[in-house]
Amino acid sequence: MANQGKKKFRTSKQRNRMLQLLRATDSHPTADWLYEELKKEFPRLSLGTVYRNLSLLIDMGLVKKIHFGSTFDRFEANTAPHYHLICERCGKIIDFDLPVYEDIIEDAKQRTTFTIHFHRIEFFGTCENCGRASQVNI
Amino acid sequence: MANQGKKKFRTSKQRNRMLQLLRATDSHPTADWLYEELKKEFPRLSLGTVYRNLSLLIDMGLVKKIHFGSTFDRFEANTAPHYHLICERCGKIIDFDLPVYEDIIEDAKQRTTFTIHFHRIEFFGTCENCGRASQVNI
DNA sequence: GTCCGTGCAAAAGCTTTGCAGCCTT
DNA sequence: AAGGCTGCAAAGCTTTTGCACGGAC
Repeated sequence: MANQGKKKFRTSKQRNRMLQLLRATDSHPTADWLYEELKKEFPRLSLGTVYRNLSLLIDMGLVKKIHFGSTFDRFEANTAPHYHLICERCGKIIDFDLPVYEDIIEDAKQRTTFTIHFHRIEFFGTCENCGRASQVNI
Repeated sequence: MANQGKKKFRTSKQRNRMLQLLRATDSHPTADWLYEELKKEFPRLSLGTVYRNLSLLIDMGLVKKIHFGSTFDRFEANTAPHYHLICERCGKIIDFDLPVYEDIIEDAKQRTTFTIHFHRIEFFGTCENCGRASQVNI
């Protein structure tokens, strides 16, 4: 999605400030938060511009979207702790029966003031099918 | 969100089949997939019912939603690999500067046919603030 | 009989997109 | 001058909710 590096970028005040803002905060902002902040400086700013610029910044590799992977919720009846393998191409999600790394949790608990209840690990990559397909380079 | 265990549940054919379906598949279905599947059996089924039942099943602890945490996307300019601490109460996300567990990745790579590009670990719990607040039991 | 679950439809919430004009190169 | 970027508004998509009726207990 978005443009795969084929387009030329121009600079814009809005996008520059947006990147500055993102770099100055560690609160993992939402698009709306950025919108409200930037509107102080650009009163006519529109949300569309925020989203478009976020998309561009991600294309440029300067920003990451955190909860990507799927635009809609997914559900599972496997309530036992387990990890996930997610294919970046076809979106397939596979249960990954790895041993639960207890020592990681212990390690983590000692390094934060958070009360940790559980953790989640997701591995992103390409599945066998999509891996073969990539040889052809669609 | 939803009812916190205060309500009594009745059974329903729709919900029973939904749980069966979820247990019989490992494809981590979306609400819409469930809707399409169940409509074969319940032609008048509505999407609203699917969502409501998913919510109930989650309350009952029989089903998990995978991509929860935030209903909207979040962005960050910290492109270096790092993990996240997420507060289940206030939704706050904090960068967690843990060492990257290289051995986990190696271990994982050997146990799958996936080509793994990167991984993500999220720790869920309650932050210091919310932890204190919980004493009061809102 | 009570009141939970359902279908239907409308609404809500976040994100994307079409268009005409402005700004960067 | 060319074409990316912007504001505005409308549309899109997933999820939630109000309402009246039917079903479980």
